[in-house]
Amino acid sequence: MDDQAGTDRRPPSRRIADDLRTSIQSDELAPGAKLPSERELAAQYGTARNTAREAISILQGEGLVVAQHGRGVFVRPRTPLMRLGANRYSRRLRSETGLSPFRIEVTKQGRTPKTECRSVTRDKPPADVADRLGLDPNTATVIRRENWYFADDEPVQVGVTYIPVDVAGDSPLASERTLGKGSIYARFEDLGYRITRIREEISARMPYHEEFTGLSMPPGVPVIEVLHTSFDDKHKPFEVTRFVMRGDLNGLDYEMPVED
Amino acid sequence: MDDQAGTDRRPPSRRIADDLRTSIQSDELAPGAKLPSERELAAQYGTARNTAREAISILQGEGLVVAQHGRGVFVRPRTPLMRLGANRYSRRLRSETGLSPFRIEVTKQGRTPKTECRSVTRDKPPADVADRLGLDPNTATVIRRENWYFADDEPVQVGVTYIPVDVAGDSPLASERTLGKGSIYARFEDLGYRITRIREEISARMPYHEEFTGLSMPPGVPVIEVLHTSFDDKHKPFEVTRFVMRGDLNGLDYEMPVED
DNA sequence: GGAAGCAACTGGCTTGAGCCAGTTGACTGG
DNA sequence: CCAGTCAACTGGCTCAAGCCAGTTGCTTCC
Repeated sequence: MDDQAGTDRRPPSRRIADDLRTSIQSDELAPGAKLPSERELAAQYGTARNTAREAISILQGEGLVVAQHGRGVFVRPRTPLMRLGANRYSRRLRSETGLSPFRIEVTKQGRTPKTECRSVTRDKPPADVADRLGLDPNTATVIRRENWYFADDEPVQVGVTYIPVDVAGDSPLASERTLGKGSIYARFEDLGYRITRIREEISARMPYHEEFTGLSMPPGVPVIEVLHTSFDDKHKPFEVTRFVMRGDLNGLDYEMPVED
Repeated sequence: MDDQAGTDRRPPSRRIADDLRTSIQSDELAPGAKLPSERELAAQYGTARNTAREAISILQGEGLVVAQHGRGVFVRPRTPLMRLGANRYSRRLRSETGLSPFRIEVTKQGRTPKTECRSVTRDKPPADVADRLGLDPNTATVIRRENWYFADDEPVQVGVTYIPVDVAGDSPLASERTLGKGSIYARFEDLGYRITRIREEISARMPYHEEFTGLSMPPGVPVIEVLHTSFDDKHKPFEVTRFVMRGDLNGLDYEMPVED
């Protein structure tokens, strides 16, 4: 029925990958479905097992399938994305629900949210962070707070917050791991910094090796990196956070006015 | 000097990959530098060529290196990102410069911008688009405009715009490939739709196979997908555009007020 | 001087073999 | 009934060999 191999200029591994991709995209192989085993594919196409394996690794790189040692290769199920927006910083939302938008989003999906502050240290700021805070990257010191976000004990994002020492002073922000009711932005308000504008710089890339293991990421899944800056009512930047989120679980959702 | 292979529980391919990754991250192998050839690596580590090859393919999947047939494997040079923000839609910017933010960004990088409208058709809207426009996905018809954006003749992003037929009417938007001065948003204003708010839903993923070839993407590079909705002064959505951008060349940059 | 040819390099892809390590379910013995 | 065992499956990883196809620079010949 199909082209004979002689007519086909694609290498066999590509051909197998293309066939499987087509099956996946036509829902013939639905999300969660099990692919034929490497040995089956090899026999089916009359190739060596390594060639079938290569085909699967192509699809893995495209994020279409995940392999499970001893079990098989499966079409990657598409989980709904968590949609985080600027309302993350809304005071009203914070006080009304008492919950952070992250917790709301996770519970909405029927999963259990958890956040954990891993460390609070004093450090030199990275160059890009120093720039956003208007600090000298060589001499300045900042408070560095590392936060991890989980859904059902699975890590889904990390946020590292940098606060100039003269902003944090000796408030809880400078040393306490737990910040109490209303979380971090309530503590900033205690200090007189009320968030009125934000800037978010977004990029996408493959995870660094540490992120790959730390966020236990499936292969073929990128991360979204958000460099967030908070401004107070005098347009002074008082905090920068770098979020790194699993791209298969998170998305962003902004609604905003268009300046004339 | 290093651990002997006996002490090391990592498979050889991982070990090679880890070593190379370390060299890259320490700038010992700077961006653009050439890695040792597969055959060299194999000899150096006393493994088969396939094993060295596997190591390189790991780094390729992480987006750290790119292979060039016949030339070698190179550390991927990190090009500066184009930063697109909400000012894309600013009227003032549009009229002052007469240039789209895309053109400004590209020329700022010393490259030559080009945009091209590939097609203007009438179609059924995709489900998510229909939802954003408040249309019935089964019965509605929309104008579909497909735009490609280039820098130095290299494609860097695609935008597919969907316009309800009753918005476009028989204006140029419904049929003309070239829209004249001030581009698409000027034409919407001609029809009485003035953009006052936007919503942007952002996600990151590996490119589909067509995107991979169409955008001539390097391996190990994700795309950023932006589903953009424009609202007029009556809060009616009058246009949705799905942007797909190369993640290694593009980023987003939003600054916005925080709603109370 | 210039073009053609060629050798020596590069990665791309495949073969078929082998061993290791998780997973699963059926079969066994208490 | 339960627990343990074990065989048969899965993918993970490697080897050694081979051929193909781009790239580069040198050499040769006109």
